[in-house]
Amino acid sequence: MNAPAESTRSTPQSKARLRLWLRLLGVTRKIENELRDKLRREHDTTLPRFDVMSALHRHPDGLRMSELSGVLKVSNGNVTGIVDRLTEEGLVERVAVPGDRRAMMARLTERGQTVFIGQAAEHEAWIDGLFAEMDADEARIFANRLGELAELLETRGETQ
Amino acid sequence: MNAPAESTRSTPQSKARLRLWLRLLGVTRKIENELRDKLRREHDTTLPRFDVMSALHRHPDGLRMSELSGVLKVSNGNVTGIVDRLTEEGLVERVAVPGDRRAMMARLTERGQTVFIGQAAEHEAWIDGLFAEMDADEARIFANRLGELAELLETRGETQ
DNA sequence: ACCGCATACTTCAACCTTAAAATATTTGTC
DNA sequence: GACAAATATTTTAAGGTTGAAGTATGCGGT
Repeated sequence: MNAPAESTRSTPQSKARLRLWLRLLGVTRKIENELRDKLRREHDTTLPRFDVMSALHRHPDGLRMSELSGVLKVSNGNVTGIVDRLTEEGLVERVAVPGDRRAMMARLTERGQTVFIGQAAEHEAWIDGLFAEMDADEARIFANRLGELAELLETRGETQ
Repeated sequence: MNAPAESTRSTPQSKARLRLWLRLLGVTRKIENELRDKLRREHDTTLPRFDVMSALHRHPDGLRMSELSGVLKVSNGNVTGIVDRLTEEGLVERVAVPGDRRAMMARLTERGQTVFIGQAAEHEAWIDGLFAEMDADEARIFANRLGELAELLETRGETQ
């Protein structure tokens, strides 16, 4: 508790970390932009729609709306809108949760599954291409290190 | 040219790279959310506003609107709106570019600089805290590797 | 059974974001 | 110099995103 005046002074260390953060952000945006572009042009869909369908595909029994927003790290109100649109298009359906009339499960329709599988295969190939310069071992090391970081951010977030 | 049927098959390699991408995305979102929250609560501003001011601070003579959107990796129309609002608040000003009446430079006002400096010091300290688990050397290695990746994505993007 | 608080979701206003169309200006070509 | 193509920016329509307010339901204590 009560951090000792958590210095706001700039040090070589904090500069190095800031630089890392800016790189992380830059690379992520660049890749997101490429994926967005490809999804729009080749599958007439958007990144948020794809993200929702992807999360639902990993959970065939469906996810509660709040679980969905938790997984995607976006707000509750946000997923409401995206699921609305996907529902209109017949790709996703809302299912009542027995025993809790407040809750709703979102899950892929049969058509949603078919559509998603087509998108997902290409998506994976695009990523594979974008990271081609990095061999699988290095990718694994990177991913593991980021995983540790993510876990730390997660637990720290809860405490705060 | 003409990649040999650029396979859409899923391999252990592509899985590893996909996993890396998802981690990258997850960590970036998590950090963005924390920063957004802190900027809102402690400086009554938003991440996009901060990003624009940050870019302008790194270029004291100002940036053309198109350079600004290029640096931030967002669309032209996007920065128009953000600069509009920052201008209304007296933090940024548009300056005509001598010799090209189509172009506009955006730059921080004196007040914008003062305000930004206050935000930036804390921002750097927040990042420092979020990446505390990672020592400076590791941060440098990570940043360099991401830099190589970014460069590759950049050059590849142009060709495509 | 009632009450108060918590939970799950939706709605809302404001802002962010994109892609495409529109506007204004420059540049190259004849 | 006129004109077509290119460039820099803004505008527009549609969708995405947030935080806060609103609605409905659940839950625990009395």
